[in-house]
Amino acid sequence: MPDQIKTDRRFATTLGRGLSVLRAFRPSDDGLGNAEISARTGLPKSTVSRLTFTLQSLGYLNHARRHDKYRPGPALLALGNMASASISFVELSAPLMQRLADETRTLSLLLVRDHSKMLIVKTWRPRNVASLWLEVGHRLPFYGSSSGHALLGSLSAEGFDQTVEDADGDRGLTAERGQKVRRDAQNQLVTQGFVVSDPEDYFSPNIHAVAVPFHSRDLCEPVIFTCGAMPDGLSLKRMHADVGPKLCATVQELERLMGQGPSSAVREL
Amino acid sequence: MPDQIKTDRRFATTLGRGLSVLRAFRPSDDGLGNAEISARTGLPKSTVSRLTFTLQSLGYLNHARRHDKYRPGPALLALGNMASASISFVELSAPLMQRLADETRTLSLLLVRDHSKMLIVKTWRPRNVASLWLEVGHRLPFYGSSSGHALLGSLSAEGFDQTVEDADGDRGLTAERGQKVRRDAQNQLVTQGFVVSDPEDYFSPNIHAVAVPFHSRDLCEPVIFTCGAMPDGLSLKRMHADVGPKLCATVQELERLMGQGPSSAVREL
DNA sequence: CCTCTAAATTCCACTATGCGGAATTTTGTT
DNA sequence: AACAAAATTCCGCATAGTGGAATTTAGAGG
Repeated sequence: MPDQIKTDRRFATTLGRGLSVLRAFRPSDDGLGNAEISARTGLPKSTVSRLTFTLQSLGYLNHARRHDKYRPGPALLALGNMASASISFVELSAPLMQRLADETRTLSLLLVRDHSKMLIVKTWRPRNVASLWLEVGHRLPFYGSSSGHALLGSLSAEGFDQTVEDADGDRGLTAERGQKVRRDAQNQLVTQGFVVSDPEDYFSPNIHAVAVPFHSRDLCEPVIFTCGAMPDGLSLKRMHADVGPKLCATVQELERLMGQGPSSAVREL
Repeated sequence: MPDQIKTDRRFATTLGRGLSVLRAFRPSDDGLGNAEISARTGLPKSTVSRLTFTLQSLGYLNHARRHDKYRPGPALLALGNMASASISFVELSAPLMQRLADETRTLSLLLVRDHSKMLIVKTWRPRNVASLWLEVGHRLPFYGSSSGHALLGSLSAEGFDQTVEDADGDRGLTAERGQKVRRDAQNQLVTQGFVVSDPEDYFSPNIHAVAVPFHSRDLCEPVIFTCGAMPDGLSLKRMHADVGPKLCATVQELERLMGQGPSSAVREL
């Protein structure tokens, strides 16, 4: 994503553009037309037309019916499940996180960094409890979400610098603010093992959340596990006393299952 | 995949090649080097090098450590879960299929067509029963697997013709054989709602399986749900009398949940 | 520490590929 | 039927991507 890379002789523009077309889709979309894709990606219509043709002919996109809008196709399903199966902690975490969601009655999430946003990759809803607010595909801002702060706090110094550079100009995440948030998150991780952001900073006052980073051996970057709910169901106090520790314990259990040292949550302090 | 498409002016070669690099990965791989990718895809080394550079810089691939082999990256995880969330039957089917696996003590599968193979996209293992033979990412031959036969049987005439064309020269799937298999599968679908292939035809004598196609509104092509096990745990008789009907009922339940007419399993006969 | 080998990367001249604004066609809406 | 909106196609140009060969890099084994 650094501009330098995009002009690198080695960077295959067409491939990057094609993938950005795929990334334009959200689960809440009921199909996407070329025009909408063009708007979202900023690519010219004719280019999008050729890319969708390609993706469609390879099965990554679908017209459900002739001349309908495009939808994610079977090949994408295959690719994605391949990835989930390869990155083994994803499958292993599922039962643990479902149990956690049930026990704490919170929405439990797995997020990864996507550019300068935190992208929800998987959710586990507590059974028999309504909690329909965040979905796979949503992107939370870096600054102002517990997940984002947890990521900043668990990044190495280099990783952090690069991230701030990437996010340049994005929603008030300046270098100074970033540093402050990072220090705070690091501090919380060391002392208590989880991150609860100051409600003052929250991007949305209706969401309270606790976050814990996880370093997979398979991935070069940490991912974030989070528990969240509306403030009335999840007070600050309960986050600190109950949900935070439980989330933390769950991630440690996952680390144990994966056979990695438990201290990997905090690195290069 | 038809050659005609690859030379079409609209087809973006680089995008297609980049995606084929991603498709080269299997869950059983412990990372892939450029050389191996080059071998699997048939692309020149230098080309692969540039494509992996691109995919890596976009987060679709990972070096876990510097100069390690490539692995699927976080962006791929994001893309895949986006797809699963968009194609709603996938999420809906999970609990039903898990229950089915437990009840029948078979390995339950979801497969989609990938070129001229059936690709395992998801698996549900019966709890507390060892049955470790088929994994996500494995590809079953079209001809000689219940899944493949079920797909052939549920394809429209045009879809079938195109499929046979695609698979041209592949493992003994000739036009005539295909027609025979298709007719048989169609017949089974109409009369009993599921497909059990003649063990004579099986690509592997160690696997017995029942398959049922499912037409999702989101997809232009049917997907296949399957229950399989070793012959000693899953006799022909039990497939017909017990597992087949249960699988069939499960898919019907899924159709009900999705709010689609139940008769979509058999089309354009 | 220094080969040696296999793999990865870079080089470079060529050309097919992808580009994108504009024109055309298709779709479905009133 | 007439219109508007979206999708596709056209086409000459610039260049992005190509791939064989040369170079660099990284482990393995002495």
